[in-house]
Amino acid sequence: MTGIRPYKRALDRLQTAGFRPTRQRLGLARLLFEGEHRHVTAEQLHTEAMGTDLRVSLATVYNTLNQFTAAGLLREVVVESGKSYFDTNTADHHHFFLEGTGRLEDIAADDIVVQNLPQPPKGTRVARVDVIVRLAEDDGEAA
Amino acid sequence: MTGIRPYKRALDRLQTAGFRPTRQRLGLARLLFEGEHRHVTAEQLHTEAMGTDLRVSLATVYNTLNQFTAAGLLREVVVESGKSYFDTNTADHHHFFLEGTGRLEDIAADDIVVQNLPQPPKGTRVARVDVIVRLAEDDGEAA
DNA sequence: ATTAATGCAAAATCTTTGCACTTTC
DNA sequence: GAAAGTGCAAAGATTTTGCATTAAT
Repeated sequence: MTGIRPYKRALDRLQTAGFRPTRQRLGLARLLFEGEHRHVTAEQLHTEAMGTDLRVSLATVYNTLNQFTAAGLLREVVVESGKSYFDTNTADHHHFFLEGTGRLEDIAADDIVVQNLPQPPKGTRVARVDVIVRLAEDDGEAA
Repeated sequence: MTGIRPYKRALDRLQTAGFRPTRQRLGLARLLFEGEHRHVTAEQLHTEAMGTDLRVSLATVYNTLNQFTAAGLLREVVVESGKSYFDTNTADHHHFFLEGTGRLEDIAADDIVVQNLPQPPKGTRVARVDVIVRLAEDDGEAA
């Protein structure tokens, strides 16, 4: 037995972060946090919400994603110029990005070794290191 | 003596890539390729062009940057969701990104060691590995 | 002359914002 | 019933596109 139901988990997260657990926020939090880690765009999450009982506007989805990100519940991943992806995995890790499909996949931090990072310019400190392994469809290279 | 004037260099680049050396393209190519390597947005380059004798529309700047990128003369660097940066350095290398100012700085490929890259998912191949070292203003940590 | 490139303005995307209405505490 | 949150539509920001005009071969 887990002892904590998913619903309770999502609720806790919201309250710990100091958010009022409104219907919309709770619904989005459940979609985001109840299953495996995931990468979503606002549009995707909105569509998904519409598919369930949850009625929420796209603007609220954007606002909520931004609030969650600011609160450290989500992390934004920038891989395409015109699009924002939000990652439910806020631990230190990296990404595969499949160009074309726009699919993102996690790479655990220990799976990549980044060494010899040069000193950051004076007056700055390293906030984060993002490694993006861009993938292409591997169609036909066998002779 | 260099033997090749900057103008000629930009012209050669265009022609080698199969572009008609129009006034606009040549002007933009000179702004991009005559000095040191640089990182520009379309907006920046357009503003800069206006500052010189070169009259060119923003749409043409976008088109030109995209054409140059497709031809391998430029490389797009994605670091902020809503903005496209173009890098005149097409060699394998990485970036410092100073959040806040939006400033990009190159890190030579040999200056970072990326090891243990996991196998890419079946049916894909690694097109490129981007390392982005995100920097923050280091205001006051000394006691 | 033919063909490609440019400029403009309009459209397309993605995201944020203002404000009246609704919900939570 | 205060204060915060939501929805909608409008506004912003960035980038692309359609089409008549202009320039390059």
